Amino acid sequence: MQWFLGYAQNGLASEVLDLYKRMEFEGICPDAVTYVGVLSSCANLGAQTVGSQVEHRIESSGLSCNPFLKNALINMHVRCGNLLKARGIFDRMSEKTLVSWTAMIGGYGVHGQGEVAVRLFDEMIRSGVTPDQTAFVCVLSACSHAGLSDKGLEYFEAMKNQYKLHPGPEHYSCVVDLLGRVGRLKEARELIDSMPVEADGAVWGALLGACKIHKNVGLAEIAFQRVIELEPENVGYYVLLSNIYSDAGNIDGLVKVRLMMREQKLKKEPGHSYVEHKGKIHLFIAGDREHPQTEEIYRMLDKLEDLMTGVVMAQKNNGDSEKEAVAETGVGVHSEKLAAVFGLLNTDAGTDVVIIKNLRICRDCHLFMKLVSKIVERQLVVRDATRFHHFKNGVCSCKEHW
DNA sequence: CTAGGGTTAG
Repeated sequence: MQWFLGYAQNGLASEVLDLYKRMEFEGICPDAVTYVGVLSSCANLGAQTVGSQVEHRIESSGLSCNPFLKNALINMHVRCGNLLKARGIFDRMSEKTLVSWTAMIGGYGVHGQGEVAVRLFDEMIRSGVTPDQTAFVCVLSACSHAGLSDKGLEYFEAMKNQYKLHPGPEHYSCVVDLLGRVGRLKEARELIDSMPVEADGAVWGALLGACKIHKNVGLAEIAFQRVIELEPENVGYYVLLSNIYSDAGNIDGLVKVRLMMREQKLKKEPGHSYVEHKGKIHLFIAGDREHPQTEEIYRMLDKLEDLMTGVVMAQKNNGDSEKEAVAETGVGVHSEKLAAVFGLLNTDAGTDVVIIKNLRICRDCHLFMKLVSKIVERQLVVRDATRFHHFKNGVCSCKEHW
C-alpha cells in the first residue's frame, strides 16, 4: 500500500490510478492515506472524473472530516479547474490550516484571479495564520499572472522584513516574472544582480520570457547565456531565444540557435496537451493536421485568434448573476489553444457564459459547440498519459513549438 | 502493532 505514496510523491500519477483501479477491482478498501495519494495523482493529471468518483467514495466511507483529505480535495478541484467546488470545501472547513489557505490562494493565482488570491492572502493573515515560503510563492505568482506588480513587490518586502523569511530562487523567479511581464526589464535585471542567493535557471528563464514579450533581443542574449550555463539541456530556452530572433526578423540569430541545438543533439518534442472531457482524455499535438476538417478547424482558430490577447483564463463568480469564464490565450495557433478553449467549456463549475475579450458567447453558441464537436469527433484517447499540461494562466506550461 | 499524508514558480 505504501506504493501509493511512493508513486504519487514521485510524480508517477498514472501508475497510482492504475493501482487504485486494481484495488477497486479486488475489493480492497482504501484508507485515508491511500485516498490522499490518489487525489494528489488526480490533481497532477487533471483527472476530474476519477477525482469526483473518489470524492464520492470518501463521502460514503465517512472519511470526509479528515483535514488532510479536505486539503487534497481542494487541490484536486483546483487543478482540475473547478475553483467553485474547491472554494465550497474550503469555506466549510472549520479548521483551515496554512496548507488549506495556500492551496486555495494558489488556485486563484493559477486561474488568473490575482485579486481574489490577494484578498484571500490578506484574510489568511488577519485570521492569524502565518505564511511560509510556499504561501509566498503562491501569492507572488498570483500577482505576476494578474499584473499586480506593485502589490507583489509589497509582499516580497513583507516576506523579508516582516516575516523574516529568506527568499529562495523560486521567489526571485516569481518577482523577475512579475517585473518582466509588465515591461520593467531593467528592474528585473537589477534584482537578479542584487540577489543574495545564487540565481537558478528559472530566474534567468523568467527574464528571457519577459524579453520575448517585450521584444528585447539584447537582454535576451544575456539571459540566454546565463540560463544555458545552468540548464544546458533545457530545449525550451533555445526555442524561446530562436522565437525572439524570429520575431525580430534576425535570421542569423535564428540559424545560430538552431545550429547550437543540432550540435548539442537537442530535439524539441512537439508541443502537446490533453484535456479530459466527459470521462475521455483528448490529445492535441501541435501542428497536427490529420483531421479531415483541419482547414475548417484552423479557420475557426484564426477567428478566435483575432479575438484573443494576453494570457488569462479565469472564472468569475458574480454571486447571483451568471457565472462567467474568461478566455484569453497567447500567441500562435497551436494545439494548446484548442485545449484551452476545450478545457474552458469543460469546466463543470456551472459556467454559463464564455467571454473572449469583449465578445460574449453563450455556452451553447454554435461557434463554440461546432469547434468542440469537431474536436470530439476525433475521439482521440491517450494511453500514455504521463503528465497533464496545466493551463496556467490559460496557456499550457510547455514551451512554444517550432 | 499502526504511521503515513495535504500546499510550491518557470
